[in-house]
Amino acid sequence: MLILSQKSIFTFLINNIYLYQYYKNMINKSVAELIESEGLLLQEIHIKGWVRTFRSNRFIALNDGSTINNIQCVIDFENTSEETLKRINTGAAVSIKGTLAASQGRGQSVEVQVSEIKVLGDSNPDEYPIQPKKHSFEFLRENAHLRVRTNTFSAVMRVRSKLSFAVHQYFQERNFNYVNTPIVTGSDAEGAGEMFRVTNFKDNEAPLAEDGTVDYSKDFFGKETNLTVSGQLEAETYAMALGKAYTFGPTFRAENSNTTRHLAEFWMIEPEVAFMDLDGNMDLAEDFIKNVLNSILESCKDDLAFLDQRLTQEEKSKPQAERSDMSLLEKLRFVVDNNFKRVSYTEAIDILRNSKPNKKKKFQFPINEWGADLQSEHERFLVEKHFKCPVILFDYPADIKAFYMRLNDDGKTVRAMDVLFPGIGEIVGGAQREERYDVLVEKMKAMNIDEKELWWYLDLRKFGTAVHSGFGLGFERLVQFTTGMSNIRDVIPFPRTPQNAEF
RNA sequence: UCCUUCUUAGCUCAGUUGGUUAGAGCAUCUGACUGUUAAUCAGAGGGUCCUAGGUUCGAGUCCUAGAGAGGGAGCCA
Repeated sequence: MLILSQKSIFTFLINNIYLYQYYKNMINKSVAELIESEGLLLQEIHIKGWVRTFRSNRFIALNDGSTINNIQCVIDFENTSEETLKRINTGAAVSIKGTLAASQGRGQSVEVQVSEIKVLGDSNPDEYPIQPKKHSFEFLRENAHLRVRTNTFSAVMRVRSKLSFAVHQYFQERNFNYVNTPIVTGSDAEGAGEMFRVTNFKDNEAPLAEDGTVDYSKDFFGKETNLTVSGQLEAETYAMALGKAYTFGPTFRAENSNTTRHLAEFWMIEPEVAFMDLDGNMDLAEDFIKNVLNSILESCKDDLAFLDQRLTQEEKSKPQAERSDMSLLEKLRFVVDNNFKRVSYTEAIDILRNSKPNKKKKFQFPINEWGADLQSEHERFLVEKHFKCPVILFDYPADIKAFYMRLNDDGKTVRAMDVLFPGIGEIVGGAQREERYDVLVEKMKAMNIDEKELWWYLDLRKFGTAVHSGFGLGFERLVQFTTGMSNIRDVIPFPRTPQNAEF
């Protein structure tokens, strides 16, 4: 009995030493690493991923999310059970052991000769919505939890991730401080848009004040609170101590806007720099955009190549007149390699007033007088027809811009700037901030902004005020431009728009 | 919020002046084939034509209302 068990323990140990050696030598790598590594040819490997397609009962296109590319896994179907073969369906999670080999087929250089396949998670083909075929983006939006399994969305989301990193890297390398400004905010004075109310009152149980309005002094925070529409004002307080600061966080707008460029919840990047004027601000915005795009051109080559092809295909279905004359990659390189055109509002109005569409009354809103806000048709004309490159407009009329923008000596324009991009319009909005206490107070009075609400903002002008500037950049619009996606709902994992908060 | 277009099979879409039993490709299932590249070939199943009214002998098609979605505009990032 004792001898037997000793013997079995011995064989057990021996077997497991072999197994251990086997697995120790087996190479565990991602699909991205395998495709790149010719040196691993003929080595034993172990990979896990999801089946994209299964052809001829023999070829699995396997994807693990590490790259847009699939790795082909070749099955010896004559020696694989019927039951296993039937479970290799699109979307199934599988674990594969085998040998990396040079491919006999044309579509790929390496492939895996499968020695063992296990289906880890089945995917019923009758019910799985993602098929190996073209789906409309509308359909995929309704399946936002699964759409990232498609080539287009996985590419977009990998680019989004890399862009996010590039944003931090840009600022961190230049010694900006990352500031986390509040998401629940007590000031509604900024006027950047409609806000979402934050309250802890239960339905129909909000206490009323004597005048019949809701008494928010009894609410959780003791005052009316909302979700932030911008971290700028708070970021300014940090710039005025740390010198260079930036925010990168979620912002919320309760506007009922249904467009391809607006979300109710989106991510905004807002740098704010002390002792920097508007020229410095324009330099920063341009350098920042070029820099992050450049790093994406380096780090996301495969994904961009795919997105470039995708866009070219999509453009083919459009009428000739609406097609872009540059591919996605050409557009990105163009932005990186060329200077943005800087034009004052006044110059822009002159160009527009004398433009062909204005004279032929093609504009829906004709340009007549100085002082009118530019409509998107005008911005598009300047960027896409006249200059044919990114444009920075600056020195806008004071009346159409926010209270905190610095008044110029002419008394009628402010040191504001917008960066306009082809296709998506305004990607950056910024300004040199009004640093003079008296001028700021007067502006707030004129624009009906409660000084008491923003006492802390005014304090910055009372104690050690200085010239400072900053801008806001909609992260999703940057992702849109970088990936060539036309709808902003397709560049954020779970879009929040009017009438839609699924997932 | 306004303008506009759309809603037909699981998906993408055809469907004639209003006229028999509403079609195709892909997907699924069955079979054949097996070095394929969104494999191929043969066959089968699959429909509340968005909803509710109305006109008509007869409505997927015309009218009214509603719902949902796309695109454009406004607001903006």
